Amino acid sequence: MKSLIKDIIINAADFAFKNGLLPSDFKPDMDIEAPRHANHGDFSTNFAMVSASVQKMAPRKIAEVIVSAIDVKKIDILEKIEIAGPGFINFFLAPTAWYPFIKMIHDDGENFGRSDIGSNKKVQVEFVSANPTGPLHIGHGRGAAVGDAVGNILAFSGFDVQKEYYINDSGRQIRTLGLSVWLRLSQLLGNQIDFPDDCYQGDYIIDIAKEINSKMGDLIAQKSEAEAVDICAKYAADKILQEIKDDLVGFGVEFDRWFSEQSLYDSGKVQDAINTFQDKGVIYQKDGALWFSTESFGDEKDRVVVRNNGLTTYFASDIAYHKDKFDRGFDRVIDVWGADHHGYINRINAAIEASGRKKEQFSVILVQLVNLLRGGQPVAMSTRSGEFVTLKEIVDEVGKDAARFIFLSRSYESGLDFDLEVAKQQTAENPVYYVQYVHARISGIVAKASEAGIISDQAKLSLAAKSQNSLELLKEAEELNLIKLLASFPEVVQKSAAALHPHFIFTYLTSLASAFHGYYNHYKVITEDEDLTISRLCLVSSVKQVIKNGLTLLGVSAPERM
RNA sequence: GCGCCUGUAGCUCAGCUGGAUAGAGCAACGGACUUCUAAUCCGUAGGUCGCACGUUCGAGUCGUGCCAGGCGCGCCA
Repeated sequence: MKSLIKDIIINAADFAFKNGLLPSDFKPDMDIEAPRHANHGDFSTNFAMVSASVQKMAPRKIAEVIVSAIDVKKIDILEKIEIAGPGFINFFLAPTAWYPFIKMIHDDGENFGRSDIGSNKKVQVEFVSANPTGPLHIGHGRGAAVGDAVGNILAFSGFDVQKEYYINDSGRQIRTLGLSVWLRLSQLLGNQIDFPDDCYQGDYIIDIAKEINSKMGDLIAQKSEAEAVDICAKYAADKILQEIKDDLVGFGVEFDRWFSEQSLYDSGKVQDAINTFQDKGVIYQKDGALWFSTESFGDEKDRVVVRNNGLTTYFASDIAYHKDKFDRGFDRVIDVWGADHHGYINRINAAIEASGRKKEQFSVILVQLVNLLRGGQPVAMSTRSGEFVTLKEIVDEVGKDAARFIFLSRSYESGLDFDLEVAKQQTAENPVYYVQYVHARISGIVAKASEAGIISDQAKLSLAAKSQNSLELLKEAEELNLIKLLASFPEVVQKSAAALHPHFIFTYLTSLASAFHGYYNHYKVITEDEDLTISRLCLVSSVKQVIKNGLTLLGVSAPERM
């Protein structure tokens, strides 16, 4: 639609130039947008203002010339054109311009909104990637919802998307996990122990120790401490990782690949990356350690990759991991991190540039922290003491759909208050029901129409939409407004993909839901007039489809009944 | 001290690459169910967009400097 408007403007400008009404045939980089206020038309352009300096004419004068060069009567999608404000040219479209979208939605179905702006480029979205040392909490939940939705939106926009989880199954935290479990096991067997502060404090460690004791207590007893700790570490990490996987499935998140940090060491890729960077001269030796000169790539200071005790830092495997991502053929790599990790962006950027990739190929989505509340009061959360509400508990209490929708309701650049009581409420305060209710309501209407024999099934409805015979009966302002909103969905998806902002979809869905609920309360879909009934059924079933498409991108279900 | 994020209605937040009269929900007040689901709708009220300069036809949006809050600045992960 916008490109049609643009063609009209360009043609008018050409015409005006050829007839000597404009001194220059220069075409500025104009905007064509849907104005905020309906009385500013369906589309508006700033052509006249941005041309003013080149044309050396007043903006309103230019606008007059352009408008005079457009024959509204000859263009059937146009109703009228107005000049307003400092020189905006406002286009008012005829209702007939909008009806084809109903047909398009019925034709495209679940693919309405899909685009190919991604040109099938390979994109990897890595998210959650929590250490397998404890259960997922609410912060991981927000990251999971964001990463999953971003992946869905990019895939819907024509990118070839892979969702990946990076398992930190190597290094100190895993040894600490093993030690924590082993100490608890030892405690179970009646030994006096000193449980260190830097060990994992949660009760789940004791549960795992109990499980190991009953399953293989005898075996462990025969091992040396070092071996026993190793066994505990392996057992606990496997067990916790499995629970993480289960919890994510329960949250509706499925990964295409689970990537092990340890595998980078086993395959020699960490050492390869270090060697490569040494050859390039970006890794050097100092004070018995190996340093990566990240400062020359814009970081605050250089960073250690191999400590003077010979052990690599986590940064060494991160370098290898990100190098490997691109070696696997991804054009673009997106990491979803908690905001508390923002200090690492520069050094990963350095690693990416040193690997010969462009900075633009890598983006980090920083997800701000979540405050968990219950009835307005903060819920005490401390990983250190092991006292925290897990993601599973939240999903069990409020449901997957409510949790995901709330996580995606705000920009991830803002902190989020997540109130368990609000998330459980089935009121307008809880936006998920507000939107899902649209889908359920329309399902009810279509079912009733079907029972009444007005329209027997979805297929016939699609047929009616395609014929467009009676769609012109949809002439109420609310109906045209709904169609315009539906027509804008593809653009919303594309903007969401370009900005990597899933909450655009949320905002869109709530405004579409609001428009529908208002319409529903004013007009009956099923009336005595069969033609009108059929055209309204076409309209509301389009709304239903778009609501479902949007919810699907966010990983939220669209129920037939509530 | 340095870096990142945030600051918009009483509260929680939208505001897309700079556009016209800054929006929504909640809370408050007044209305609408013998009706396709009231998990809904309609109406009223609510603002120096943290502050100050600057960029330009035009700034909530961009730049600089302050102020306030959150987070981060390890040969930890």
